[in-house]
Amino acid sequence: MTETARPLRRDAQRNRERILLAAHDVFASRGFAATLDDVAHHAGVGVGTVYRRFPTKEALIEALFVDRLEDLVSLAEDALALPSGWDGLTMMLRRSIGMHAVDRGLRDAALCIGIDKNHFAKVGEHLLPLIQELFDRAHAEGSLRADVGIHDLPIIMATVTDLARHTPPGRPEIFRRFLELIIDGLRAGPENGDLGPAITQEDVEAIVHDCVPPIEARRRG
Amino acid sequence: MTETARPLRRDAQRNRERILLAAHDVFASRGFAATLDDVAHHAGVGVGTVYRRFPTKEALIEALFVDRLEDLVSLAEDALALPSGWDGLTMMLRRSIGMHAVDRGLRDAALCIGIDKNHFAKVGEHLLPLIQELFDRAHAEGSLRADVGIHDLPIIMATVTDLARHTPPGRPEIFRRFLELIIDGLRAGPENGDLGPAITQEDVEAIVHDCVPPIEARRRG
DNA sequence: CCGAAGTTGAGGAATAACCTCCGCTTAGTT
DNA sequence: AACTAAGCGGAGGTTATTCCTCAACTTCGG
Repeated sequence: MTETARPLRRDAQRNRERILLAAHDVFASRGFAATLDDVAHHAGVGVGTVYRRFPTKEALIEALFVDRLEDLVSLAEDALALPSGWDGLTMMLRRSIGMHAVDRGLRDAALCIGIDKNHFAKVGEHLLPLIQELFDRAHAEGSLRADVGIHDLPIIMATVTDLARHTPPGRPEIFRRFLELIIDGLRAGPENGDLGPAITQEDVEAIVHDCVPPIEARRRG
Repeated sequence: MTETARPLRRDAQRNRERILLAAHDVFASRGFAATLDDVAHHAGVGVGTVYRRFPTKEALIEALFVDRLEDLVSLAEDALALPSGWDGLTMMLRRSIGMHAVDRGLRDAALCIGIDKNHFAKVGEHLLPLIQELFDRAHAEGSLRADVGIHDLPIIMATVTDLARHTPPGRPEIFRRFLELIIDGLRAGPENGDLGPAITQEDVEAIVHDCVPPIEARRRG
């Protein structure tokens, strides 16, 4: 049953790389909503070529993002290396949101971690414990308010990056400002209001599912 | 040049009311993105009837919302009646966002105030000074951090109501929780971070413009 | 009972995304 | 050089979605 993947012809290989390069750009600006037609155009290649190389959008997305999500793991590791839990957590927030604002595809992929079992489960296994640890350390320190938890993170990410999307390009100050406001809201303080019941995993799934374009195109029916 | 608006036939008048009722529901759930076909369907009326009565979506939106936006003016007045500026401002935030979460059309209309000179300019003239006063009072008190201003309001509103939109119906706790987090971030405090440069009117216009479906349908061209 | 006012909903036109197909080109082997 | 399998291009079929019109029909009200 093992597919003997025979090597691509050299021109095909070159085109494959062109496609991946173009896909990087197109997905960066349009996220998972990008179309393969669009990718083809940017790659200076026919649509058919793209479909031949990546039979579905899923395949292309996996080829593009599975590795790049590891960057988030490194980021979390860097954040855990900081002596202060608060600094670690806020650095993670600022940097990851910065990355996602620049690459909307990466954002969509990151939001799928922990939601989509098919594509990004592996990264999730690495990443989620690190993030949990970031929260735990900040909680233990007393710097992070006790009534927020890891499930708040995707909500914050989704919301701020959505603002970033609507923000004129070249004005990152705006969503950064908004993020700083939220970060100040995350800080433990005597006057903090009541946040009400915590976010559940189901909430996160419902919201993220609704915020991220579907990876697989709706089949005709 | 005065149009002698002759009275509608009785059945037409009844249909007009049905349409407005249906439009209320449809716009509440879909916002300005609702289609007149949709409204017609919900009203149990042919599409043609809707187009006869309201030649454009604009006309229908105006008929629906111009009055209802006055509710926001009342709300702001109530908020100004509170002794504490902080309580007034946060009440305004909580209540208006609550209203907008329930009626997405109202949200879209409210966001257009101060952006769209054609449709809602009059309400803006009433509302904006009241809101400015809310901010001024809270600033004077020292309860609201000095580095946020009235231009932050539409950003907060747009963002939180957008979350509300993605939130499963019947779980208002989620966006409320998020709003409370932001409110705690708005409170003046010694540890507050640096928000960076303030939001400008142009920023607001660009963002809101991008967050709200266009009132006028794109003409074919 | 008639004419003006009103209604209807199928359907034309624009837009947009997905993907296939088949005639043509090219790499690379003999 | 010739041949062939691999690869390429992109027009166009298909499915949606939205906007809005129009010609045939119905109803109101004098």
